[in-house]
Amino acid sequence: MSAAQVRKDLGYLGQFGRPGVGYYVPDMVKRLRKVFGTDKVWDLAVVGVGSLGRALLRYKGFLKRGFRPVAAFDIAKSKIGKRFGGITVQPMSQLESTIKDKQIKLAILSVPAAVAKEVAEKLVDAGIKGILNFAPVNLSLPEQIAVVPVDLAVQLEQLSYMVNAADKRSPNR
Amino acid sequence: MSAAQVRKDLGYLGQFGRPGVGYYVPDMVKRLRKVFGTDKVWDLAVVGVGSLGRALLRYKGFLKRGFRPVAAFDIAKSKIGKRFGGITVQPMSQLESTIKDKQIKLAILSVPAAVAKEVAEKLVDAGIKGILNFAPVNLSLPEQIAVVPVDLAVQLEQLSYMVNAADKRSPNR
DNA sequence: GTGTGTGAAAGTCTTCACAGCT
DNA sequence: AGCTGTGAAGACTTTCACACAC
Repeated sequence: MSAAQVRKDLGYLGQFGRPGVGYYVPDMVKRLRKVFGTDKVWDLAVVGVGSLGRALLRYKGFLKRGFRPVAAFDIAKSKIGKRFGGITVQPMSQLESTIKDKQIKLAILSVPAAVAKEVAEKLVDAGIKGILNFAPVNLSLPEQIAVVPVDLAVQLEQLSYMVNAADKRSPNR
Repeated sequence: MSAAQVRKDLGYLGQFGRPGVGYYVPDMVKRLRKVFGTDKVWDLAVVGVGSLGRALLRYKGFLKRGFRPVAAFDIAKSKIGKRFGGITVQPMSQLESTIKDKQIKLAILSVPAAVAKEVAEKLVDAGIKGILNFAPVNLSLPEQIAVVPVDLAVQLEQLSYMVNAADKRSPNR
């Protein structure tokens, strides 16, 4: 990134520095946090406690960035009541009431693709505003619901394309 | 995406359809697979068998997209020899020989941030060409090594920004 | 001197519109 | 009629260059 690029981008969000002086970083971080919405901690619901869901529940890095899993749901009786990363897995029947009670706005959807759409709709009914979608399907929810898809196969494809292209430029193996 | 957009993008990669007729999909898929480098199956090494590494080893969706974990490495003695998703965890000391023997080109790096750089350098020495990096650090490797970073906190920030922005437009809770 | 904010220029990407093919 | 490939126009982004502040 060029310096000019950074200045321009910041310019879209407001004025963050003082000409001739520079940026007062602590203040700037605070203001940018507000823009990103991470000036407050966001509570997360994790739906689907397969190995990926468990990994996310255990991941300690979220809190540092302003995100905190506070509830987990799964359909499997064998998982209900178990704790992962300090969160007790609840049955799907409690999804709506828990999300409403705790006023959870963001959910991580880590269920099998076959049931992702149906579960996503339940989340919307429960009042969820944004979904981080790990299932390889298009959810097509109401427009005001934010959905960010995460497809690791796509990232791997990007990698394989890059390696392929590099190899074509200089095939030195 | 508009139809024009798709035509333009395809145009950069070659000619895929016949004017007046359309696209012959099976052929097109084959040719695009070749462009992406997914006409062959890519073997993957998973380095760091924490909960995320285990989730990736178990994930069945990769094979459908042309990726196959074939080796796993970890530093913890308690994990070495255990099997996850059909792959036996090997000690780090075998990393170089296994990668060379099996001619593995792509690696998934799911180790703690503190050791990510050091492990990444070992991977490069072993002959890895591309790294899918889950550690929240900049690896700064030789230019010809492809690195794709995956930072879930970034995706969550995107989500929180979108929810925040939607909320500002119409604060109907 | 150092450093930000910002118009203007350059560059890139997307959309439009249509020629040419079946 | 229906569809792709592609130059031209339009929209958007990045880079440049400099006024202005300390």
